[in-house]
Amino acid sequence: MITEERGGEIFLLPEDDFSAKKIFDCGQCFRWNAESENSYVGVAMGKAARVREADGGVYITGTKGDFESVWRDYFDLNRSYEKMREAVCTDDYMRLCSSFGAGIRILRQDRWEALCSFIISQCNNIPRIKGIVERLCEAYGDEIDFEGKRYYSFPSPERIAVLSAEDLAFLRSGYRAPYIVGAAREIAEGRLDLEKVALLPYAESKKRLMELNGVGEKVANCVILFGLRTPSAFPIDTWIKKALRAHYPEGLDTSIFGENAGLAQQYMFYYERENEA
DNA sequence: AAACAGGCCTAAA
DNA sequence: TTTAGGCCTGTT
Repeated sequence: MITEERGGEIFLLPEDDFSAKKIFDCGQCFRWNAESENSYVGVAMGKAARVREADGGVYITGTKGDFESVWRDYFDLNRSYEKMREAVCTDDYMRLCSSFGAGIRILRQDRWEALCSFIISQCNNIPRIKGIVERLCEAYGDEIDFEGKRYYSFPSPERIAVLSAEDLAFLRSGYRAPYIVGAAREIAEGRLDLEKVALLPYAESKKRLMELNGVGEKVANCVILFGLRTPSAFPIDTWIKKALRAHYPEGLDTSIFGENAGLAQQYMFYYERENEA
């Protein structure tokens, strides 16, 4: 992605896929909120930023230096999503999903935040997930001042590990609370190192994640895709399950997408969810 | 009002 | 190995 500095902001030229709305709305993250038609504010990796579509491109505004140290990697700007999008057009249905989802990018998120967020996501809807995550951050995250407003980072596992499930009752996260505390303790007390898990082969990292209480196949795959930044993971949830039944009754071998399977999944998920009957 | 939300766990065959 | 039922909470 070609970038230039414009008056202290970073401007992304319209050279590769980038739709803020689709990126933040396709269900991969929970901490970006629209402030107007084409401007979003969010927090990730302990930093706040504004992403604004204007002048035919995208402005990314954060604290000085954050673009190179955080946002370039977070938005995966060094890979061509246009090329990957073309690569997953393996049939008519995938062509439909890809063209509808053009602009989606897979965010390279914080490992622990992804684990915790997708534990919360189980059997839950997006507005409620966002509410729970926001309350968690306000209560235990660090304050971040940005554009004259106060935001909060995602709290570290160490911060959560000293709490009990009852302490988290105010989150209204229900039966997921002990899962959150349990996962935080595994990390904070040194039994689980997500950096190391990220280096394992896919099957082993999935197995390791699924040893956590409250982490099954689907959550593990989301963590691997979004948090461990393994682009070949293909999480199967109820939406994807329905789409697979409808369009691939004989089954779909997701390895045909190779490293782009995760992106193919996001296109499929976004298409199905946005075009709900 | 009953069913359902981007599941997971446990028990039981 | 697969299946049923229960689970917190909020919304439709």
